[in-house]
Amino acid sequence: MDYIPKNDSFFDLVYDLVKQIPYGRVTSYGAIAACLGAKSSARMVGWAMNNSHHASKQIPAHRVVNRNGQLTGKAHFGHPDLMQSLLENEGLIIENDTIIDFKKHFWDPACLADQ
DNA sequence: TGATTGACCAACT
DNA sequence: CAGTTGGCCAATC
Repeated sequence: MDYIPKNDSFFDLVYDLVKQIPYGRVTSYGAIAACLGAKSSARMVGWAMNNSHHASKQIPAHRVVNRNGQLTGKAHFGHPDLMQSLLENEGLIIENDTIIDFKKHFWDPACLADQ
């Protein structure tokens, strides 16, 4: 059964925000959650990512990692190493499932979804 | 309908 | 300093 995200759904806000992550940049679940407001939570962002595969839209979920810059969600990609490969392809350095210089490549959401 | 889980985070012990 | 717990909200069982 295909999941069709509603416009009012919190998921769609997450998708819209994640899609705005620039090339070669990454952000964290908590940052997205904090950006969307108190209605959101980091777990919901994770759930949204989990459902992002069902979404008809293309979500660069590989650019979303946890607060430590660790690729916690890599197992949910087609291949466990796919997420790392995608990030390395964008110029990032991954070591031990963790993004090196995560802070440098960190992209602070502009909270465009709320505006 | 109640209980459990989930790609997290922060506080507490 | 490492392990546990609570919280957030939605989806699944």
